[in-house]
Amino acid sequence: MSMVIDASSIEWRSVCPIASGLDVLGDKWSLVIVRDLFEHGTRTYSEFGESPEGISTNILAARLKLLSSIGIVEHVEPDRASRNNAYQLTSSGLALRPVLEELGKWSQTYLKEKHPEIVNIL
Amino acid sequence: MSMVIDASSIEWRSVCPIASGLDVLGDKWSLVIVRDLFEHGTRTYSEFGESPEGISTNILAARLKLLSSIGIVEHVEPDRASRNNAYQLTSSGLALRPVLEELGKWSQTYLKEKHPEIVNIL
DNA sequence: ACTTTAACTTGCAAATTGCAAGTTAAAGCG
DNA sequence: CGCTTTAACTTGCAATTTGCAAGTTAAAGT
Repeated sequence: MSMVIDASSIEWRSVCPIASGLDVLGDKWSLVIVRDLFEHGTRTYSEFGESPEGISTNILAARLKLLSSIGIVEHVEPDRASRNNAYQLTSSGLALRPVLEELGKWSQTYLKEKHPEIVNIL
Repeated sequence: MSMVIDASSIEWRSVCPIASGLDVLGDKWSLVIVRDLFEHGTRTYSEFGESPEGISTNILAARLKLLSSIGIVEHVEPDRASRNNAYQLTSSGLALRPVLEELGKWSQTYLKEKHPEIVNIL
């Protein structure tokens, strides 16, 4: 029933920065959302659903709330007309680029054997 | 009942290296285990429980099986005497260092406000 | 032989995930 | 203006996964 949807409900497991990063981003979807925003700049709610991983809408809503509350993404006002209220990365979110790059590089090198279809990007 | 404990049961969500990395490591515990191995070199099963995050033994066993099956950690034989059969990182696990470093740096910079007790390491 | 203990396993309640379907309000259209 | 469409969420609920606590097993110590 309860679910972590904002910064104040995060239970920090320790003072370790790695564990703390995982307290926020340690799940299968948060960094996929961040990746989509790196790839497209901005994305509306329903555009996130177009990515091949197929995030479900309830998970998407919950993650966007958490990521917003932490200050990794922000909701940009539809600059008049169109209800397409998009999301984009904040400076904090943009600073995750090296994390994604290193994770991507590692996967390309060490996961190719288990998952040959994996492609190279970024 | 079923749980992902080996490489063959991973469902790869896409061909994206970031999503694929998260298919393996996208949870709150796997990289904490990897961090412990970076910090200590080798670790026995029960030593993992000494870390401040307090992983429970069933999760630890499941993650060690998955990480072993993917080839990120390996079980080192107790070199005669003592049942202390330790775990250590393989070359694939050692290659995760940049990922941990970048995640740690990001957390130290961008999480300190939400979680002031966070410390600097590595 | 008896006790200790590291390394797991098992049971089960609680929390999270994943579909599918429902709701709401603004935008487009005749 | 009234009707239809649709983006953005929310809700319900079954299926998994997580998190304690306790139990098991076999080798090491005494």
